[in-house]
Amino acid sequence: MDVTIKDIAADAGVSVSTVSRVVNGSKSVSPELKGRVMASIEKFHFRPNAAARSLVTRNTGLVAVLEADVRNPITALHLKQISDVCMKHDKVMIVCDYDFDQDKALLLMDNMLERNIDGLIFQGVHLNEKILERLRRFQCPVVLGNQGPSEDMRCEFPAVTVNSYHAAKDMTRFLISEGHKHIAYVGGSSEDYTNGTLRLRGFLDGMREADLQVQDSDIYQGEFSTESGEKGMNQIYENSLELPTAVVTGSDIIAAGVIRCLKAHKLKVPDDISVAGFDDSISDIYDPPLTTVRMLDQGEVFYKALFEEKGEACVNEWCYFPYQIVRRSSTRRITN
Amino acid sequence: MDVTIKDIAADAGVSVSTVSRVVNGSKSVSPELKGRVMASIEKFHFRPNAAARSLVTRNTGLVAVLEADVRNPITALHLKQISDVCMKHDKVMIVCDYDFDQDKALLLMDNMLERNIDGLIFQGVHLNEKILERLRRFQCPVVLGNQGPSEDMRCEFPAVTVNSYHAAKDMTRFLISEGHKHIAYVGGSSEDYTNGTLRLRGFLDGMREADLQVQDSDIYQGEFSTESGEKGMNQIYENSLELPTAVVTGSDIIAAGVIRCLKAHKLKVPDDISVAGFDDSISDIYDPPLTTVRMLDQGEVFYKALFEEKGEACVNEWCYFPYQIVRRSSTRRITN
DNA sequence: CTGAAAGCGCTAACAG
DNA sequence: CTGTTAGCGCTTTCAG
Repeated sequence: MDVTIKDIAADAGVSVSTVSRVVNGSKSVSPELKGRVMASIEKFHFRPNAAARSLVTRNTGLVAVLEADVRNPITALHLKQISDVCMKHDKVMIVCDYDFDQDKALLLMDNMLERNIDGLIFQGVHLNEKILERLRRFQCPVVLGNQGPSEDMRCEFPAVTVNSYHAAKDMTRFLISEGHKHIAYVGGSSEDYTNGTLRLRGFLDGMREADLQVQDSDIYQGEFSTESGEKGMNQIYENSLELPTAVVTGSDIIAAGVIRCLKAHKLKVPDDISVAGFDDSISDIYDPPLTTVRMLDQGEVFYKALFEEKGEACVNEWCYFPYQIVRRSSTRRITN
Repeated sequence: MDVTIKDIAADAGVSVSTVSRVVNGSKSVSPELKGRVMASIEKFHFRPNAAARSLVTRNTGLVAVLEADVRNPITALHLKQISDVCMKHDKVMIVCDYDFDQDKALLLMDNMLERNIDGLIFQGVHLNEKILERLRRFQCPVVLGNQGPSEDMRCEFPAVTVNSYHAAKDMTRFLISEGHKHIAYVGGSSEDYTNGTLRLRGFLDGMREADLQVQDSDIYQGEFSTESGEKGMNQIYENSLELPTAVVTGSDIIAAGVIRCLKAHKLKVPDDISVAGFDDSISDIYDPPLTTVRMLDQGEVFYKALFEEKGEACVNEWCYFPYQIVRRSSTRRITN
């Protein structure tokens, strides 16, 4: 049997409330008693039972992160930072992978509902009413990660993401500033509003503001995978009389596929074609290292979105990670 | 206020014990009462409070995974699988990153001690007495991941890893069978017994059994990073009159560095030199795709090591992941 | 098959 | 500053 607060009280010759007080530092306790209690705690390696405590205090120090797929490379970046910021605030993180399966996600939410978590981060790609309905049952703050509501839906949970639209636009602008005029786009699914639709939109607007044409055949929307990137680039390759000089992609993983395709066609990156990634997940170890979009302070942004007092009642609110364009060697400046 | 078992009991006109029984399916309840209770539960979206429950049942359905660095690419693979197997057994996973910081690890263990977790997976690279002492305080099963005790230490916790020695040896054998005779090794730190020392040892024994020479200058032990791989290969390049035809590395990440170095010297992979990875983390998206060691069933092996009845009292026990050599295009067969 | 009641270990009034 | 005590929400004997 574990040692309880009673054992400590008995050993130190005080009441349980005194032990509780020194454990929590709640109210002042005379140095004398405090010393005795501390000694007993040390002696028995006493650790207060979290369940009992949370039963009365009604918080658990638990932040749940529900992931569509933990293997997603940007997941690791987020988890690291969320773990860090949680630790700073004396919380820990529950991580669950629902494998893109809505039913599993629902089950996991029920589990979390029982656990009385302090906050929930729901990472996904596709929002729907059933999910939203379940999210509404939580008493604790809930935020969406890696996704957000499209304009036509109403959502009371803040979405925490990079500003896909602006980031894609900035990347496009960057390539244009490097002398590129003919740029293609290989991105993820249009069903993924945040990472698919918005990035394409950013790309298009970036081109438009520079008065540059974009052929339909220079746009591919597939999935967020290397295979899809390869396939997309292949399609563009086959359907274009003149190859683009640069490609904006929806993720580093896609960029890897694009580059693989290019190499298969004996095209060099960046000499023949520049390729930009997105996420800075594998960008630095890849060959060539990828010019990409790096997100910053993800942990902080998540934490603030969860626990910081919001002034106004907010609907369809977005909290954005700061980001920066990182220039590496998969893109180059061209002159003509 | 949340709805409790009492509310349900009142609404259904039964006692709390009856509600508890139907919730847990523990003892048989008459269909009539059961129906009423179910209805009330549905009506109020009642979820039993996990803290209250675990206070009496003394288990929490929590498995804690303490990671040295969540960004480690193989971590994602493990987490995915551990999450899956946990879900199958109605448990969830707490994930904490201690950032290679022993003090943080100690703090996190204390936190877990309070939480009465059902099992602990301590992933790390370097075991010492202080850590072991803390691990011994857990009442729940504890396993080590990604590391194991060296021969000279005594450790009562099972180590769950790939068999680094055999895997490295098998990879070496594979390269030898592909016609390679001059093979170099670029691995991680020798302070990392499991992933450093043992892999080197496997490599050396693989070479020895084929009566192949290994020069000291063909061995580099650095860290598990791309930079280190690059540096290591560079050193080998500079110190060898004759270049090896193949390189065994300690991880995919290291292999990426080795390849980067090789390319910088205008050497082609695998045409000029074959390079083998380890882990199958980025192997498939890399360019070229890496021949590597893939681990299997990690989730199952972890779970079994934690919760399966062990026959004998075990000291310095190892539980190994199945693995296989995956042949991709970073290595080639040579003839001469 | 069902209900009453005694805790699980801890916190938080409330007295003293 | 310190101790007593009443729960937090649930499970689990123990009677009935």
